Amino acid sequence: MPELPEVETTKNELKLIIINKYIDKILIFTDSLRFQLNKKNLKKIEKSKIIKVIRKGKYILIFFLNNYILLIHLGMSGRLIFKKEIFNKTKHDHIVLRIKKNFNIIFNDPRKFGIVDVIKKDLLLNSRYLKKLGVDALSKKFSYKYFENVLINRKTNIKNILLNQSLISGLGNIYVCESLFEAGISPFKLANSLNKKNIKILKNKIQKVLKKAIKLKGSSINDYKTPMGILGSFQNNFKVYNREGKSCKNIYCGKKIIRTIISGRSAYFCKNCQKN
DNA sequence: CGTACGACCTGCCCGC
DNA sequence: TGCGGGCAGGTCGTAC
Repeated sequence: MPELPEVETTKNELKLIIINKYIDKILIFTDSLRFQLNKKNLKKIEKSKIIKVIRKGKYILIFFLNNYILLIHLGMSGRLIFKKEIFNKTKHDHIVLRIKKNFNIIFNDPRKFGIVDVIKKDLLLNSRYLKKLGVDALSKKFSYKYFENVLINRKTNIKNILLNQSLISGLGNIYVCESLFEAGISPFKLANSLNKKNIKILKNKIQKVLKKAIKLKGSSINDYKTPMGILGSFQNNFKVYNREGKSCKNIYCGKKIIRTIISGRSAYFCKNCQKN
């Protein structure tokens, strides 16, 4: 599920529920996610007050009063789920954050590509996770100038650049495809060949697509739901993603959407509308 | 340093 | 009904 809009939605619901509360206990059912869980570290946040919840790229950061931070990445299939009882544990529930007896936050992740870790506040920006993370796609720091500097001198295709979290963080395959379509730019176009106008349009479209997706609580594919159990609906607005062989939604076009592979991942686009 | 690619893991869908 | 192959919203480690 989780690109910037889904992570933002998850973070927002989380914030609503847990700010100023305490995690009474952490229960671990699986300790090998993307990285081996550090149980000793995780224990450090038990019984400390939660004072802040933010998102950086695709990471959720939960700040505690004792200067530790719980960092969560949802990987490819991770979700947070609010649950009253945990005796009805379902498959792939790996970690339980117990707030109260009748209120738990579950980290569920079938593919186990997610990350859950606790980091000391002073070490956060230097951690393996955030050290090389690029500017967030919705932050003010993602300026025209910054974008131009990222693109200049790079001869890889623009799709790979946008997927590279160490340059700009938050975008994934869905929103890259959708943004490139909105901007009329081919996913194959080389980064250093975008002109000023291309760069401006692409930056605007990226942010516009992300904001609209957040408004709709993300995209629900394969049953993805927010922690409160709500379905996102941006998938109803897909213009290219997952639409291979269907006709382009631009009026007066109607050509078929193409799916091809770029660096091992699907790229969906309209040959007619993405000529730039 | 930048880039390319296999690896990690589970589930689902399709064709035979 | 069963099995093999390909695919999936991500990113890391290794090799060049």
